[in-house]
Amino acid sequence: MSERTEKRTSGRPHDPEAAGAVKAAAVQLVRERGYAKVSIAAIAAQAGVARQTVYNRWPSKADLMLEAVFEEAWTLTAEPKPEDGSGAAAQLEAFLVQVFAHLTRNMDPVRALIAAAQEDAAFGAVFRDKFVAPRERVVTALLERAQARGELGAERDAAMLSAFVHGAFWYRMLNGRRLDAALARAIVAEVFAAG
Amino acid sequence: MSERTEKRTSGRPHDPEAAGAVKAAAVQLVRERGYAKVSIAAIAAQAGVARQTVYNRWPSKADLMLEAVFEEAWTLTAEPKPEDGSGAAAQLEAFLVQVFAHLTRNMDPVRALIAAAQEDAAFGAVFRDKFVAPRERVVTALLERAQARGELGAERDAAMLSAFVHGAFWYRMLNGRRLDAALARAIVAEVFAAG
DNA sequence: TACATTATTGGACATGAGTCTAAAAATCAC
DNA sequence: GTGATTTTTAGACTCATGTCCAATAATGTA
Repeated sequence: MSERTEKRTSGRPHDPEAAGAVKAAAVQLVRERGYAKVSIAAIAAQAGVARQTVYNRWPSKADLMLEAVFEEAWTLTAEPKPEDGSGAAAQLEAFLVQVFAHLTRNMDPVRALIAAAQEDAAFGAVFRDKFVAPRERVVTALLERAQARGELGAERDAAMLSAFVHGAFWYRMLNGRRLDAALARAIVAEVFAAG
Repeated sequence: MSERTEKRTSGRPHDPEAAGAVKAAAVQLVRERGYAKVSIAAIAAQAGVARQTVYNRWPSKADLMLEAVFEEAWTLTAEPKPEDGSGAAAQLEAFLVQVFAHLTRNMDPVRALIAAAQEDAAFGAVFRDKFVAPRERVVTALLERAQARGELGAERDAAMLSAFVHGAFWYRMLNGRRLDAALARAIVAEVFAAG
């Protein structure tokens, strides 16, 4: 949206191309070799930049990868519109299918970032803020709309059900199972089983 | 159960105290400092053993910790008995309360091992075999008994619901939230909401 | 132009996981 | 006892993350 709002008093400015080059190198290398086999040194070399320059901008490999691989690509364009005519179950299934497709394409870095969030509390907070919470809110909001329209019992706990939904595919993914359309269907079926 | 069944032809035998000393040292140090701050070198030193001796028995720090922290302590004594007179909902809640208590006491190493399972496929397979699958089966079996007794709709997908249950607390745990009795109650309430 | 400020660079540094090797030690078979 | 076998030990080694530092480069201001 807005340009930098920080006051630049003086001093050498950031190399305007460095951040983009580093992110591009990170994306390319992670696709080629997988998260674990990409070192910061290799990314810096590929980007034509000193290793320290990477650390100037990102506190850790995980922070860099989160921004490089996800913030650009996975905008929440898949977010279901409240009034698109279809039922909540169909909306949820469509949303999950899109999420699964994206997760499947980026399975290796996603799993690595969830791992990093366990091992590094500072990154964990960033990860939840930028990645987990927004996606959880989409599903919670969808379920609350479903309750408002009577498609889901008003006595159900939408937040808990949202945790069921996310938990179900996290659990599957973190245990090395596939995320496919059949899983999306099964999740939706159980969430709405009670009507 | 049985003693070593391997044929010992000749050669120096394993130090009979080494494995126990290493596991004890691992448990003690992980409780004192947390998983991330315990090095294999420190464990070996504490156990009075060479570092290589640790690697002779366990392929990685994660494998050692899994065995040291969990295999002894967390036997499935909490497994609900099929015929204890109480309903399936109460059984599930009681089981979850026990599981949560144990996870809470070992939150740091559990999260670290789940992380390690993402980063190391070989350990991931071991972790699922020894840790994840047995606990998943307990809940699935409980839900299937509930269906057989008519306490849960026969059309429900017990395996999917079991993934909901485990996924819900994995998701909570991996996002740094507490696992408490209220969560156990909420999970059970939603699983059985449809009757 | 000179100065203060900040970024970049290249390298050293600390630490930890995991591998490898060579020598010493403990066992069995002969 | 001698030899084959296997474990233990100590230490070197590779590679990674992340920190630290000093020299240099690029900017705004006086």
